[in-house]
Amino acid sequence: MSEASSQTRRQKVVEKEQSIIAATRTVFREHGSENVKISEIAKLAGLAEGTVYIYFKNKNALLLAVATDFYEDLTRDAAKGIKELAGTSDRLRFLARHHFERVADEWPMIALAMSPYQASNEYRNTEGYQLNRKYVEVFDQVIRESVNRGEIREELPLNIIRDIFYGGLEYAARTMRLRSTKTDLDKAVDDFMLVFSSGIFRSGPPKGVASGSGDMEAVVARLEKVAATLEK
Amino acid sequence: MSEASSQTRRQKVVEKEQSIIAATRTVFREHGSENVKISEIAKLAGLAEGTVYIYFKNKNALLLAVATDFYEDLTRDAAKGIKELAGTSDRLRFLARHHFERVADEWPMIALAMSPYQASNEYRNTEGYQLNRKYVEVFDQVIRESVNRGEIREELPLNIIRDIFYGGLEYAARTMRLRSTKTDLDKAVDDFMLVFSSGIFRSGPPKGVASGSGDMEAVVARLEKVAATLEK
Amino acid sequence: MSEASSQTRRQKVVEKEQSIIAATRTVFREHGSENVKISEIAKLAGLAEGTVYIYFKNKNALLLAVATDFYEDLTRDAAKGIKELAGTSDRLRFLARHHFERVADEWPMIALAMSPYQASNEYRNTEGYQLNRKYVEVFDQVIRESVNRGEIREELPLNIIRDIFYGGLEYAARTMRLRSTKTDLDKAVDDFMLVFSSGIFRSGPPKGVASGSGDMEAVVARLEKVAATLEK
Amino acid sequence: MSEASSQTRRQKVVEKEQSIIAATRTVFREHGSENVKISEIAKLAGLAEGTVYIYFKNKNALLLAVATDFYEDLTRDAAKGIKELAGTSDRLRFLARHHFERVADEWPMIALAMSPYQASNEYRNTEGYQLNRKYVEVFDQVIRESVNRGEIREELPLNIIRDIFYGGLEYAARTMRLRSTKTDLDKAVDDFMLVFSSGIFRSGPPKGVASGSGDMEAVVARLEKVAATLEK
DNA sequence: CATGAATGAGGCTTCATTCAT
DNA sequence: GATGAATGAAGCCTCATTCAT
Repeated sequence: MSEASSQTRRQKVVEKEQSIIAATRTVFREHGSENVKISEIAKLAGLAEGTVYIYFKNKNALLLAVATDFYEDLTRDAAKGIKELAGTSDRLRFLARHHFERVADEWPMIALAMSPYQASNEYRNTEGYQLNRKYVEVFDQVIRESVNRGEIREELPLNIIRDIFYGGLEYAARTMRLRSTKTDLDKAVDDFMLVFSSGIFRSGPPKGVASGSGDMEAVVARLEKVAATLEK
Repeated sequence: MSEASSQTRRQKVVEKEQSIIAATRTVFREHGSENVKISEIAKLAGLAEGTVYIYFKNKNALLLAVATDFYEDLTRDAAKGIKELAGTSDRLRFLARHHFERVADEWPMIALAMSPYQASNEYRNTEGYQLNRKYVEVFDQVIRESVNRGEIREELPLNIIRDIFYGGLEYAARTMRLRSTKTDLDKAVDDFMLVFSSGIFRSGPPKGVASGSGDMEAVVARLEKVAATLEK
Repeated sequence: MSEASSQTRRQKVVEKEQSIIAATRTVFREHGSENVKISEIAKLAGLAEGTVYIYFKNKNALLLAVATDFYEDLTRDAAKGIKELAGTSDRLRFLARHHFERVADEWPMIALAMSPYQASNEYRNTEGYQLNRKYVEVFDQVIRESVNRGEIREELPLNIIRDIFYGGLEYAARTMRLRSTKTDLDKAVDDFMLVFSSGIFRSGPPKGVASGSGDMEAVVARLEKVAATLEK
Repeated sequence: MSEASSQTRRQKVVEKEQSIIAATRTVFREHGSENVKISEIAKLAGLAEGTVYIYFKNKNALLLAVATDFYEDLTRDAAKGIKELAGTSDRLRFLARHHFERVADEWPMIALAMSPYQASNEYRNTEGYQLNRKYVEVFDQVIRESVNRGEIREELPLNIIRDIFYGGLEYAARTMRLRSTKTDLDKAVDDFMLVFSSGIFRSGPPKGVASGSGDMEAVVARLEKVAATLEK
């Protein structure tokens, strides 16, 4: 077998794997995670059931491949986007939009594909966990850098920041999915970032010391008030 | 048949339903959402399999009942807790802790129990959706009130606030579950509230140049807009 | 549940297990070991396929139960027969006839039922091996006793004696099975015992000193031959 | 096409057939008779799966070819060995050793390869049966000759003698296979021949009551001596 | 001839649901 | 009402066999 033909063969295998993975994603999207049967996937990929097993050892392996594939894309694009941006705000906004978009369609699939791994007590050793780790690492780096620059309050645990970011995004994506009226994606991301960045309160949580004067925050608050008055 | 005996009968039925629901929850917790079999539930409830079908039309109906039951509890307790507290901060903190606690154990169950309903395009008409609406309504009220009091920035859509709150909490709960070391629940809630209340940035998101504070640019932009408006 | 009804239930279970085991044996006999499918067994037992799995965990468990059942019968009857007989000759003849009869029909089944166990390198730890051990132990005891009484040459390893006994019987049974003409069972056992007891040679293997002994009949036969020769 | 090239072609075909047969044997030995897949055989033979079907009509045909090949070897070697030996004892010992050796490794394969044929009611017409006939014919000849020479008691049916010989050997081989401690092959054959030749009893089967007057054995010994003398 | 990807029949097994007792 | 044995549809997976290249 010539090297060229081997190349071609390898390519064909990869292509077919990809087509099965693609079919699996489609089944998830269109049939709901309950009805992800090999028979359905095969039908959509235009193959016999047995053929799926040539390319994937069993159903779990296929689902894991789907998740891996998805995550790798996600992680690559996230990392690339970050590199091209400098400021923390822009970076986070990019990550939010990126995640929002991708996740809107495919998260349920990922959730199911990885559910057997989450069940395990040893989840942290599973491939599913590792994939997720690598993905969020991009976010974590952005945050760490920003903390080092003194932009982010260092008393906030990274875990919490991350959970709010991704948990919030997932829910927001779900909410958007449920609304028949197509909300503007950019608007949604703007709003999300607004809350994520500055919290919900006008200026620090109420019901506490009314935070100092002389500090920047107070100035901003005052200006904002003026602005608000003027706007009326 | 006397009314009293009918009462008693009704009570007995409710009791049995409750015992089946309780058994179902236990199975979820102990066997993981993959392995929730009627046989297992019946065994735990001390009943024959067939008996389950006397009280619930089918498995889906049972799961929905479990979810309903869970949500009603959740909603009642949330509403009650709110009533006993006055300040927004305290109320949100209470809701956060309450959700965190409950969700940590039982969310996987709820997710599965409602998954057939989420699949539907008509999700918003489903009972699952309605249950969720009622629950988050408690949160929504707290926020609306606070907005009215001028504590919360009114430009923030309630949806986003809510998604970040619950999405963030769910992820935080999941993170905690995955860690073998039992993190302190109160500490976690504190941290969560810190971010949720005041955002991640020291004072407004930075913008490229680590401009000390506030979202200076945003403020400027807004002021310019106001100026423009005034010019007209 | 009353004790009596529990008794009855237990009985019913045992009965059904037995009927499935019986059906399995029949399938073996009539369809050949290639076609022992659960579907076939269920059909013969008048049950749905799923029902088989109520009584046996899986196909292997069923086959093992069949083998166990068979062996236990075999062993019990063998032991019982031995107890009622005194002389070694009679005992061995009984064991031979007993084995011959039983094995003629069912050995192929047993062989298959236990084949997964024989494959293992750890065969000696398997249940299949243990069943066989217990069975041949009856034979072994007869031989040991006889050796102690000085009837059997003690230089012969028990292993070899046993292998020749059971191996020979199995082959003889197979031979008989293959012949359409129904050979007389007693005659076959007689012949078998003759060879087993006294070996094939008239008196010790030829090509050496015509050692030791030999059996009476053979000697008489030879003497007659000699007489005949002399008469010429 | 020249005759020579046709010859060559034929040779090539035979070679390839042989390589497939050899691969099949190896698979049997190494994977156990349960897991003999065409894919495995092809891999071992360095061929594609489809190629196997060029040389053999189907799996059964291949297995039969394997059995045939094996039997032909076995028979040829047996016949050759016999020709080079004169005495019955030596000949039988040779056959025993020969069979023992070969069978130890490969019998499971043969058993499986021929099992579809044994199932048949028409087994005696099958190729499997014929192969076996030819093989044991070598043994049968040795016995018949010996009977004619008066060494073997003519009242013993050849069938029984043969069944005990081969059945005993097969079991003995199996026993040896199961023991982790590698028993000495020659010792095993010696022991086997001892029992096979002279039976298990010291001198004729005992008969419950030690019948005779004086000592039966002594009488026999005396008569035998007379017989021996007369024979000379 | 050789290939090996594709096929699909058919086996095993699970489990929600039913129904005679 | 309660039972739980029985059902059978349906899913996963294997592997002998075929066929276009």
